Order: sequence, then structure tokens, then C-alpha cells
Amino acid sequence: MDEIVRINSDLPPLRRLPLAGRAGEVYDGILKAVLDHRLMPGMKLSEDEVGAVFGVSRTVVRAALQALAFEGIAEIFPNRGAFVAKPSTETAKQVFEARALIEPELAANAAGRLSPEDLEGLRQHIEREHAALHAENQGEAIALSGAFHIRIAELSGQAVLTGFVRELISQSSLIVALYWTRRETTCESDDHGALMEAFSAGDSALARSVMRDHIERLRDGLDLTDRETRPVSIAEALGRVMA
Amino acid sequence: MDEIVRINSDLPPLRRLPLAGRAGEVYDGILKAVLDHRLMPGMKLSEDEVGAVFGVSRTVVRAALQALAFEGIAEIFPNRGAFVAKPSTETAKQVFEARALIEPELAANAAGRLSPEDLEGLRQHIEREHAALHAENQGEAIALSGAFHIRIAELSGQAVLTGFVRELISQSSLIVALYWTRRETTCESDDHGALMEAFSAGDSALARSVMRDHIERLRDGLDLTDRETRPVSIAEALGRVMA
DNA sequence: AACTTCCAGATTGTATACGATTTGCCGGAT
DNA sequence: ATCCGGCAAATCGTATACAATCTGGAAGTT
Repeated sequence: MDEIVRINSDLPPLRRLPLAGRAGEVYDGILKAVLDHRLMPGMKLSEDEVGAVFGVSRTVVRAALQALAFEGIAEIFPNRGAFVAKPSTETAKQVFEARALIEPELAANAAGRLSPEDLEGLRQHIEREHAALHAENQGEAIALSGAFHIRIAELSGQAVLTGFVRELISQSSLIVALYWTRRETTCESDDHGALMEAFSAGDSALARSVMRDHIERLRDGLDLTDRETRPVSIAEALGRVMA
Repeated sequence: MDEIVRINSDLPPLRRLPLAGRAGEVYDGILKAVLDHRLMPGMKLSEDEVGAVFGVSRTVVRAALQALAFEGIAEIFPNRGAFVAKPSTETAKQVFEARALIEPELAANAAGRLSPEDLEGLRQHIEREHAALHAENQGEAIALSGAFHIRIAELSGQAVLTGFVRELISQSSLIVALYWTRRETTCESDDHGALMEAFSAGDSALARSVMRDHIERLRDGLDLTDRETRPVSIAEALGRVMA
């Protein structure tokens, strides 16, 4: 309770839009808990309970939950309540397909327009990633890795696509929580470092291909076999039972 | 007042997530008004006023406005209120860049997996587009055109990217309201028909390139010169005055 | 006359109360 | 024992009331 959850303020925000008043704090708190894997996929987010935790009324909680739902972090079922999203393996595949389509393009665009300060900032960011890895701080490492991708998107100057990347990164954290296999724990293989080289050289084509390979490697670290595909609709569920 | 605004129920939904209770109606009503160009960019969406129109309380209106904000249809300024979004020329460019990146890929994916029923549905859709064009029903034509793009995205089977396309299509309607030049009113040049041919042939590569050209043509029908770039931040505005 | 201060109106932010819907249990009927 | 109906608890949906904040103008000062 007295452990203050600190979010490094120099990291790019995961939230796309400003939320009125305290709703932003609730949003950040829940998101942080999800990314830290303290709130696991499928857990119920009762409005009363959340409100009690943050000391706000259900009105505020509902705004925060709606915002989380829009970014795919929570799922809201009318008259049933909100739950931490539990992306299916199919959704997981699609999230990484989307990333593989969008992020290489943004990396290529960024490569041509980075200032020396931008490059230095990215270098320092990678330093912190390495520090977190050596400290075996898994949660921090994942958060920093996501932030790196968002930073690159921001530096591409394409705000619209950057918004999509934010959403995809958040969902990726949920997906990692569900499907990550530690098999190749050193899988990081310094892909981010390789990206830095492309950026330093201002080589757009190289940045694009390095990013594409990187995202494929990330996806290959997941176990996306169809074992637990939940039915997405009542009709589908009934159809399966009847058949 | 007694003019019932009918939304063709067989069109794919523009909304990505279910909204609880009456909030969905408010959302649809406002969105429809925006797409019909009855609510123009920049207009204020007062909570009391909207609530009075739809006969609901501000609680419901706020949920709808927040949802609209998340899809870029409205902008909410804390303690100031909500307004119909007014995308800058820069945002407009980025929206079409995003569409040029995502939609050709989805069209290519769709091309390989369309059933005869899917093809027939698309054909009928194009019929309706032609009918709307001949009836000089500009609003309907634009709505149908957007729905066509969403339908293709849906048929690609990539739900995640389809969500992004929905958002981009809605924003495109705002952009058209702001920047469309009727210069080449027959610009439609049956691009959608050309897409149908690619789909019928199951030619993914062709579908991709036709879609890319189509979106470029759409963008070229806009006047995105920087004439009225509003300052996006107070700092920027002050900087301009001081300089 | 121009500027500043302050107050009234309007509008948003939040809490709370009440109604509607769902869920799960319990008891009775078959 | 199983199944069905119904009641009670919990939870969400909505309205309303009140607090906080912003806006615009009027009054007062220089």
C-alpha cells in the first residue's frame, strides 16, 4: 500500500488523449498494474472496487474504464462489467501483423529526420533497457522496450500512425503476459542496438528491414497455438455445441 | 423533428465498441450529423444542449462524447467542453498516408478469400453508390464510399487493422467536409469497380495497387495547402504572436 | 480612455441516489 | 435427484444535485 508506484515521467505516454480530472490517474494506475502483470487478463474490474482503491466515485472510474476499453486494455460487457482484456491468439497474431505493417514504415521515416539530440535520447534509452535486463527486472524491461517503439513512432512525425502504435504496444504487453515463452530469454539480441545503427547512418531502408525482422522475432517468442480460443460470439459458441 | 434519420442497417458500423444503453444512440446521432455535414468541424457540443436534443442526461452524453473523441470525431478540452474535431491539413495528410499504408494491404488480403456471396454483396454495394451519385445525393454517396472501404477491411479478416480503418474513414469524412474541392466531381472514375475486378479475379497484387492508386486519387481531390493551420498549442500561438 | 479587479453566469467535473438488469441461490414440483 | 420458478443480492445504467472551473462583462482605479 505504501509502495509508491512510480512511472518514469520521461517515458512517452501510453495514453492517447487527455482524460478529465482524476480519471487520468485511474487510467494510468490500472494500465500500470496491467503492464506490471499485477492485473492479469480476464480479471474483473468492478466499478465500486476500483473506485474504492483510488478514492473516487464510479463516475470517474467509468470514464477511465471506457478509455481503457478503447485502447483494448479492458473489455466492457454491457450490464456485466469491465474486465482486463484477454486477447485471443488470433487477436495476438493480428496485433503483430499490424505492427509488422506499420512500424517498419515509421522506422524508415524516422531514420531520415533524427537530430543528434534524438539519437542521443534513443541511445540513453537503450542504456536503460540494458540496465533493466541486467537487473533481471522483467517488468521494467518490457515497459522500456515498448516505450522505445513508441518513441521511434513519435520521431517519425506521423502522429496518426503513432496513435495506432501506442494502442498496439499496450495490447502487446497483454499478449506477452498471456503467451510469452521464456525459451530464448536473451532473444533481445540487441535488435534495438541494430536499429540505432540504421538511424545513426540515416539509412531508411535498413531501418525498415531491421524493424520488420525485430517484430517478427518478437512474435516468434510467443506461443500462439490455438489451444484456448474462446468463442467470440454466442452464436459461434452455440453452433459449436450443437454441431 | 419528425424527420427520422435512418441509418441503413446493413452498412458496417462506424463504431468500434459497444456503448452502454442510450449512449450508443447519442454517438450514432452525432456521428451521422457530422458525416452529413450538418455538424461542421469546430462546432461546440455542449453537454446540456446535446442532452436536451436526445432526451438524456449529461452522464450519457459524456460517455458518447468521450467515445467520439477516441475516434477523432470530437475534441475534448478539459473544463472547456467538446467540439467537433477540426483536423489540420497536417492531420489530413497523415490520415491519408495511414490509409495508403494500411488499406492496400487489407485489399490484397481480402482478394484471396472472398466468397461468391461476398463478391455479390460488394457488387450490390457499388450499385447503391452509383444510384446515390446519379441522385446527386452527395452525403449518401460519401457515406457509402466509406462503408465500402470498411467492408473490404472486414472481409480481409484482420479485425485489428479494420478497427484502425474505421477510425480513419470517420476522420476522412471530416477532412472531406473541410478540404474537399468539387473540381473533379466525377473523380470517382469507378475506382471501386476496378477493385471489384481485382477481387473477382482473386488478384491480390492488383487489388493492392488499385487500392493504393485509389487512395492517392482521393487525397489529390483535397486542397491541403497550409492556409489555415491553427496553432495546436498555446505555446505555439504565443510564439507566433511574439515573433 | 485604458487597464485591472472582481463578480455573476454558464459550463464542466464529481458524488450520490435511485432504477434496471443480471446472477446465483433456494425451495418446491415433478 | 433433477428441473423449474422466483426471490434476493450484487452490479451496472441513468438522473440529479452540488462543487469546481472558466468566461465575459461591469465596475472601479489610475
